[in-house]
Amino acid sequence: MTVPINTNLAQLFMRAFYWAEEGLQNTLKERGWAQITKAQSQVFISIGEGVTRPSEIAARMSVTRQAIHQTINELVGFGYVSLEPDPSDRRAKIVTYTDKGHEIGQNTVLGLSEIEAQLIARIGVDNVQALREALCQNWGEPYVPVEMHA
Amino acid sequence: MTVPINTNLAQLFMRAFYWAEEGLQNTLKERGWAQITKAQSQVFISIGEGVTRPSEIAARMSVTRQAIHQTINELVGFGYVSLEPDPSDRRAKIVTYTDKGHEIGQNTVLGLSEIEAQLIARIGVDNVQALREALCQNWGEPYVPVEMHA
DNA sequence: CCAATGTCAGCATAACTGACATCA
DNA sequence: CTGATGTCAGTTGTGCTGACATTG
Repeated sequence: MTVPINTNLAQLFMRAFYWAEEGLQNTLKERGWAQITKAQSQVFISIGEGVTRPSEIAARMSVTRQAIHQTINELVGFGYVSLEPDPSDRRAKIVTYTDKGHEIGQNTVLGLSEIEAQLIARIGVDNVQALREALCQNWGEPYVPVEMHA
Repeated sequence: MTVPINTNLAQLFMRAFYWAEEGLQNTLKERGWAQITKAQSQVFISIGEGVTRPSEIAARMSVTRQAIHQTINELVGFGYVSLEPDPSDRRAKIVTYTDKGHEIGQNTVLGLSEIEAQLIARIGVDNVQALREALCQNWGEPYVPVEMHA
């Protein structure tokens, strides 16, 4: 629970990530969706942001198309989303909420807001503001030490 | 690669975490340790910070004791660390570097410094400073929406 | 012909839970 | 007795690669 000031950045990022992710899991669990995994909730987040093409969701989450289809198919199995052909591109499909799934999608987005509000309450709006500002900078590609200049 | 300002915090944290983690992997790969996994490098980080008890490393990384022992045993198999009995507590063990492992341990710590230096070069020292400051606050437990007041 | 998308199959990583012996 | 640590065994969640058909 204590967070020493000299902790390395990678670990700090990991802690922050887990903190947010667990908060979202807690929220969904409390609202009655205890079985939703973290990968599945990430799909809801993408849909909530208007990204409805499986291959785009995969790219945004930096996973393979196969991985995202597996996750989506789990949600299809639960009856939360449906996967329908994209009329504008017969190769592609589109993920949409079912009636049953719309509520959980909204609660996912709502949960994220609550988590950020909670963080503001705990460490202050200035810190959260600074955090968001730094994280939204263009960090470029992950560090590469030498050579490998592709 | 683009980072929209309205991205949710969980995703921003995940991006930051992956950015740092991949940078460390790149560093180790470039130095000749291509086979080291992320979980394994986290163990090196812990040892580098003086945490040498498996159960403490597990707690710090928020994983189970079983998981950390599995990772440590992989490193023992490579000959990078050894797991010896703690003379002060006959239940516990202590992880120490072998001669072969000392170099990779040092390079792990060095890599983290280089990554942070790179981040400063890219987004500025002020942003990194603010980042570290916000992340080192006490965030408390992950958000829990209602009830469950254990 | 090439690129993008989805799909099927097999596999790998890395965590988990449960149960248990040992020792503080 | 209780709690902490390590260990054995089994399982799960989540991703990967390879190969392929379809379509732009």
